[in-house]
Amino acid sequence: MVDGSGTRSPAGERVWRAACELFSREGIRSVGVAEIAATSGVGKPSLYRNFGSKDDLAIAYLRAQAVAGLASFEAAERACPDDDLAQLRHVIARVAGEMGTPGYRGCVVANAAIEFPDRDHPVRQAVDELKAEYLRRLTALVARLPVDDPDGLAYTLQTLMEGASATAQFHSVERSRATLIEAADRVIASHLRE
Amino acid sequence: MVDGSGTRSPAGERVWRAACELFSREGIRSVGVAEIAATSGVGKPSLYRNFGSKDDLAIAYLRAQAVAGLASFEAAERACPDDDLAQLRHVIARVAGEMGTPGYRGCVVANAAIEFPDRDHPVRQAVDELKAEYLRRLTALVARLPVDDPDGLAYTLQTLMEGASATAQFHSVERSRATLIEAADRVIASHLRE
DNA sequence: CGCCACGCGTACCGATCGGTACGCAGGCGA
DNA sequence: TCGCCTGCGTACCGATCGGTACGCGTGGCG
Repeated sequence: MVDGSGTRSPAGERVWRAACELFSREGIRSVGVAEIAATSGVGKPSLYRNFGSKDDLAIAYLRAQAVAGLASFEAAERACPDDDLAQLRHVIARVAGEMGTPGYRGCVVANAAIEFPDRDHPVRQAVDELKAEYLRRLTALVARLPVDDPDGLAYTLQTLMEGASATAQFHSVERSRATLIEAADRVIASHLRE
Repeated sequence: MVDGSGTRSPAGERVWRAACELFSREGIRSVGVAEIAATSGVGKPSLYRNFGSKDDLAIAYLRAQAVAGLASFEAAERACPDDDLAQLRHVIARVAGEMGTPGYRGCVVANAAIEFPDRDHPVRQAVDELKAEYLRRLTALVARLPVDDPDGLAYTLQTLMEGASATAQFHSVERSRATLIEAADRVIASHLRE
């Protein structure tokens, strides 16, 4: 799921694949480099040769997941080029749809913010960066709608997405998904001027 | 901030205080038992004598935080006994207000769900339990309002609270707080039948 | 005064963490 | 055929993890 963009050695590629799998399933702090190496079937030094450290590997993983998320904006524009509202719904639906994947653990980027509370930690800084970028893109899309407070609406929608991602983990995935869709509709409707 | 309810030895009390402080500030997994013991000024065995394990201590901490959160329902009923809508706003305002505390790290219970991805882990099971209880209480309050879908509204409000708690960590606390209040108002308004 | 039981801290345990020194195996040019 | 360079895994490092064996100090009671 998602490439890592850089050209890598065969061993590095196996490490990347295993790391994405494990990070998605169990989070970042819960998996050790030994586990990644064992799962990928390569030695630890191959991991450290291709990625400088576990932190760097984690950051690369988060970046890859984030660009995959941002890709939904382009997909939305491709799907309905002349309907901004439909594009927004498309982006929201993508988040809602992801919640159905087995073993869903919420947004991995947001989770990383919890796993690394220290704001000076490089992983945490990457998280803040990526989240800001997503909000920026979402705001840009919302700003094309006939609303009076695009920043407020975009922030509210991101809040709903984060909240739904969270509640899906300890409540019902189905209810979280339905709630995200419906609440987003209500909020959008209450912002749209007619 | 919150008692631990059980009677404890003096050393145990110091452990409890230090653990609450550290868990709130840095999360659960990030702090070791040695750090808790050192901060509280007691030896590790005192920690294990008063609480059976780090997991048990963490669960006790989460329970204490959760009952503190549930207390806002009673406080709301005391503050405005005959106005259910005002009570609901009171509960929401409490969550919004907590976001202003320095070093705010979101809902510690929700964070624990991220820190312990394994659903069989005792800490994680406590989290699911506590979150379910909160939703139950919230739903009971919402059900007293003239709305057609109290379960849906309660779930939406919890989603907003979780989302605001999350965004406050990597975006702006002020915006998250304002968004929670305003979005909750919009959603409540759209559910109320007149 | 002497005894005992209890609460406590020092010092340690094995396991696991992220990270690395080093040596082996294989392909290529000479 | 030889030498070299590259890419890889084995085995190890110190640090830290959660948890515990054990002995010291003290206060109550005979």
